[in-house]
Order: sequence, then C-alpha cells, then structure tokens
Amino acid sequence: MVQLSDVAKRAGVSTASVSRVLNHPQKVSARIREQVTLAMEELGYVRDGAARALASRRSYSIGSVVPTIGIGIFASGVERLQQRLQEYGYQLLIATTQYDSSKEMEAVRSLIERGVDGIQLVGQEHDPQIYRLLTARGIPYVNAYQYDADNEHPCIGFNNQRSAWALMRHLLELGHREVGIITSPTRLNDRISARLKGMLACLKSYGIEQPESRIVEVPHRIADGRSGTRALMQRHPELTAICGTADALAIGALFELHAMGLKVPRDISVAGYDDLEIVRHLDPTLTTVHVPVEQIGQRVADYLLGRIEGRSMPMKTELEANLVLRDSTARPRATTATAAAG
Amino acid sequence: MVQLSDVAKRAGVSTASVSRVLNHPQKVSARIREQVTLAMEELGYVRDGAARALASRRSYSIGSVVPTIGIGIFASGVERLQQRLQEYGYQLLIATTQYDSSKEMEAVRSLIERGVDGIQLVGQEHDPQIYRLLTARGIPYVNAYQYDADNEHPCIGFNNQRSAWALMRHLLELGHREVGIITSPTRLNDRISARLKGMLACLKSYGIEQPESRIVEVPHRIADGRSGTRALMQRHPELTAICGTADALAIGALFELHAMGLKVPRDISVAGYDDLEIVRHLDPTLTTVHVPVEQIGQRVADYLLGRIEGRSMPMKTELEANLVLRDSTARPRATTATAAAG
DNA sequence: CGCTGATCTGTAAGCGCTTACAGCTTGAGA
DNA sequence: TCTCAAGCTGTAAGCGCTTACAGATCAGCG
Repeated sequence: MVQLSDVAKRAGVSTASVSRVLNHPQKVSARIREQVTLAMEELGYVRDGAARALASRRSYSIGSVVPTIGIGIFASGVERLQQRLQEYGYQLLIATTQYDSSKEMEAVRSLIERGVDGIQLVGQEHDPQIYRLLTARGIPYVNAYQYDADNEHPCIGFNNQRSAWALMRHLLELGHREVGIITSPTRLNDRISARLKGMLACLKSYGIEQPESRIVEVPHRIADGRSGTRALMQRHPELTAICGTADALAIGALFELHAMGLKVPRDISVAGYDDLEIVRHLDPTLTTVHVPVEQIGQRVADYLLGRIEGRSMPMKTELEANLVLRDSTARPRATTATAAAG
Repeated sequence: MVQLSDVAKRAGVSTASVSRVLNHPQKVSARIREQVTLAMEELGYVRDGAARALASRRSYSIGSVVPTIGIGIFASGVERLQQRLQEYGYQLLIATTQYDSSKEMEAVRSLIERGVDGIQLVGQEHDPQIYRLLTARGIPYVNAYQYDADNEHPCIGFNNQRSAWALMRHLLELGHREVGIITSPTRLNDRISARLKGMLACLKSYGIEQPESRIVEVPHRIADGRSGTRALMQRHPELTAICGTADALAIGALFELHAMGLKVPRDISVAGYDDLEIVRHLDPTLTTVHVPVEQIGQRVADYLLGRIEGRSMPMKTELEANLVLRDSTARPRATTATAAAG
C-alpha cells in the first residue's frame, strides 16, 4: 500500500513536508505543495487514519449514541449531525441502545475505544460511570433532545415538560376534562417521562387528578398506539380526548378511533408529540408539538466541534418545541364548560 | 491516560500478556488472565483503538454509504446492520450522499481513510474510481438493496425491476389501462430506475405504450407525492390508477386524492413500493411491495464480516420483495375488460 | 558585507498497541 | 534422570503518521 513516505520520495521531499501539505498547507511553499499534491495523485495515496490518529491524538470522528434510528425522530437528527460533521471532515460513528440502558455504557466504551473526539448522548439520565469515563478522558459530550436548566451536564434540546404542559393545556382550554394518555415506556427515558410529567402537572393545575387507569403505557409503534387506544376507550368510554407522548402513538389512536367509527375531532380529540413528516397530511391533520430535530443535529455538531478545537461553548442551549395546532383537536362534543380552573 | 503498559506493570506481567488476554484469552494461563483483568478494572483501562488498528491492521469498524437515513427505508436497514455489527464488536461508520453521486466518492474515501474493514454501498452503479479504490486496497464491499444477476459486483438485495413489474401487473390484471406513475428522481438512482423500468416493461407487455405525460418525476417526500398526483390528475382525469415508485409518493397520492374528493379504491386505485410501517394502517391500507430492509442489514453485516475474516462468501444474495395486496387497489370503476393481453 | 529574524524544510522521536520470535518451564516418555 | 515437545511468557520491532526541534535559506538593513 502506498504510504506517506512513498509520496515523499516521489515528490523529492521529506515526510514532514508531505504531512504538512496534508494538515497545514499554509506552512508550506507553493512549489512543494504542488509537487506533493501531484505525487499523491499519481500514486493514489490515501492517508492512514489509524496512524494519523495515533500520532495526532485525534481521530476526527465523533460518536452518537441514540436509542434507535429505525423509528421515530432520531434518524433526521442523526442525519443532520452527520452532514454537518462531514462538512468539517469528521466522520460519524453510530451506536444504538434500543432503549436498553445497559447497552449504553457498552456503546460509549466502544466509541471511546475507537478514539472518538466527542460524543452525543440522548437525554440526560445516564449511568454515572458514563459521565466519569467521559470526564476522566476529557472527551467533550453533550446531552441532546432534552433541555434542563438544573442539570449539571451540557445539553442541547428543548423543554419536554413545558411543551407537553402546553399541549395538555391546549386540550383543557378547549374544555376537555376526560383525557386519556398513551405513553411509550417511561422507564429509562427521561424525555418521555418529562412529557408525561408535564401533562400530569398541567392536569393537576386544572384541578384534575388523573387516575392511573386513564394512562396506558405501550411500546412506541403505531400498532401499539392502536391497541392502547382500544384499551383506553374500553375502560373509559367517557373520554373526550386522547393525548400521546409521541406521534406514532397518536397516529395509532387516529386510526383506531376511525376504525371504531368515531370521528376526530367531532367525537374525540387527539394530540401527539414530535411532528413527524406525515402527521400534517393525515385526515384530520394532527395537533402536535414540533420538535426541532435538524436544528439539534446541527447544534450538536457545532458544539462538539467547538469543544474539540478548544473554543469555549455555552453549556446549555435551549431550542423551541412549539405547539402546532391542527385539525385533530376541537372543543368536546356537548360541553358547557369553557375552562374550569386556571 | 492509563495505557496497556500500566496494566502490565500493575499486573506484574509483560505488555504482550495483557494484549493477549485482550485478543486471545485462550492463549494465556488462567492466573495471568485474572491478574490482568483485575488490573484493568482497577485502573479503568480502555484500549486505544488507533494504536490497535495501526498495529493489527484492522479497525474493527465498517462503513455504510447510504443516500439518506432521514426519510425512507434506509434507517431500519442501517439500524439492523449496526446492531449486528455491535454483536461482533464492530462499529458502524455512517456517510450519506443525499443522492448526490459526487459525494459518494468523497464518502468512500473518507471511510477508507478511517480504515474501515469493509463497506456497504447502496445500489450497483458507482463511479468506477470507487470500485478501483476498494479493489486496490482489498477492502470487502457489497452493493445493497438491489439484486442483479448480471452485475459483476457482490450484492445483497432484491430484484427491483421484477417486483415493480409484479406490482404493475396486479393493476393491469384488475383491469386498469390508464395508469399514472409517480416516481422519485431516477437519475443516479438505479433502484428507482429499475422499478420504473419494470413498470413500463410490464405495461408494454400488455400492449400499452405509456406516454411521458402519464409519468411525473418529483422529489421523494409525501408533499411531492401530493403535488405529483395533482399534476397527473389535471393532465389525465381519465386515470383509474396511480402507481408510485416509493411509498412516500403513494401516501401523498392517497391524501391528495382524498382531498380531491375521490374515493380510493372505488374511484381510483393507488399502489406504492417499500411497505413503510404506516401504510398498513392507512385508510385504505396501501397495496405495496414489501422490502426486506432488516434482512438486508443483517445479511450485509454477515457478508462483510465473513469476507473480513477470510471466509468465502456467496457473491450474490437475492432476497424476496413480495407484493402485498391491501385495500387501495381494486377493479376500475366501470369496466368490462378483465384483462386485455397476457 | 555581515547580521538578524522570518520563513521554510528535514531529522527523528515517538503515539500505544500487536505479534514474531526466542526463551523458559513443565510433564511425559525413554 | 534425561530429552523433547508443548505450552506460556517476555522482548522488542515495528505499524504509518505527526510534530518538536534544529538547521538551512534568504531578504532587509545598518
């Protein structure tokens, strides 16, 4: 395999010069730069990243640990992150946990072994071991998709709790009092927990003590949203609204209610969270919370790159996750109430 | 940073022994294995992948170059690939091209620089430079998502053309003769081209010369499916069926036709290709071709890992992409024809 | 014309690991 | 008891790059 010294020989210069034209072209005279560039092309030289990483103590790659990219919102965020990194000559290493926290430690370790210069995590609750490892090795990291002012770790995201509160308030302001909640598993998922917490807190502030039986926890696929909805409606036919902690579940609710012969929003309202591409096209279009995934991906890249280059970066970046009102929510069918408490 | 020699010192053994317990534990006595394992834990040792890669000439990572993971079918395939690799201690490096072929060469190069031990590409049409580079460096690679017996490169996928043919035949057998086609850009996308080719060939075999005006090419988002459908119906109100080369477009068609007050499949049939999770839930459920993405992801991992370990692997693996009949297709409204040609 | 400093180039010492090879120990068989 | 093979372990030579440092060159100036 052709290596740097071959290029040097061909160009009639030292290996140092070749390395310089690769890494600090401005430190090298135009003549040498040309000779070397030519030699590299003639020989089809591709530099060896392992050797470069070993010598420079930089891998020019960053790692991303996400629960999944197959379903939900992370794929777009990861994609934007990757694109941004690519612009700066960095590569993205992916690891998924499948929402299994024991896999997270393993994933982080594996990424560190690969020498990543920075790591993106999702959410803020992680094994202390993980934080310890990252800190001990001085690897920049950032918790994405969740903003929490009180947390001690850097984060880039939005306030899941607050926007979930806003979503629920929207339903309550419309006059709903009997609201069913479908949530994906909250265990080990601080974003979903925060959303649920926000919804419940909002209900409480309106004087509503949500009974356990009006909350169903299911996996996060459309089919689960359907079965959750069925269960909910069987137990509580009086419900006038269903609120999902994720769009996939709300989509399932929409479909299942339709199959049950109920008309949304006339008979019952539905709201989701994520603003997946499709929900603006559904009939009815879905009221939801827009999550700025691309923005997060890009900001994460910028943050990590900044930290790697030693720039000082803001510890916390809060992005907006705004309520998007569409057609799936309306006043409950025959209600006189406008809004009870405040 | 604690390194291998520190572990060796602590355990009272040579660096070679430490390396051995890491890489070939069976070559080492139980006593040393324990001492070393203990020392590693006490010191919190994490091995340096760059040094390992440089010394062993293996990076234990593989690269995947896909058009995009944000939309469409690739996310799940990539995820399955990643999971499988993880099981074997390999990491996945991701690069996306955004369907821009000039970025592909760049991506491959970047992955090679990172020392990936194998590469997955999508489709079979790639810059000859890419194949040359891969071959010259002896890096195993495989073309995924497209099976073509005549192509000289290893591939794991399905026959896009044949299943698209089957999809169109289904429509024609139902009696449709006026079929509109919505396709995503075919330039630089051999999978979509093959699908379109299959559809047109099928039409031709039924004696139908499809006019250009009954084919619209649009980007591959739902909204584009909608606008494409609108354009198609404006030009050709006589259409009795619309066939998309991807589900996103067919979904858009479904929504747009609904908005136009047409009932699917009573007034017009719609068929797609991909079998995205959601389409089995839509109303009507969508007739489509099921693409075995997870299977592809897994097979790609197995193939690449096999090649890396020097095992001989089948050059070509054909997977099934089967027609899934659902409710969006039916006989055209008022037709006497059953099926014209054969 | 020699000196100074700026600019460029080359030399060579690692970066932290793996592994070929050699040396040592041990047990079985003669 | 001696020999030999088998099984472990240690020594040390790289893997292909980057970069600190030193040396060379050259323009500008007194």
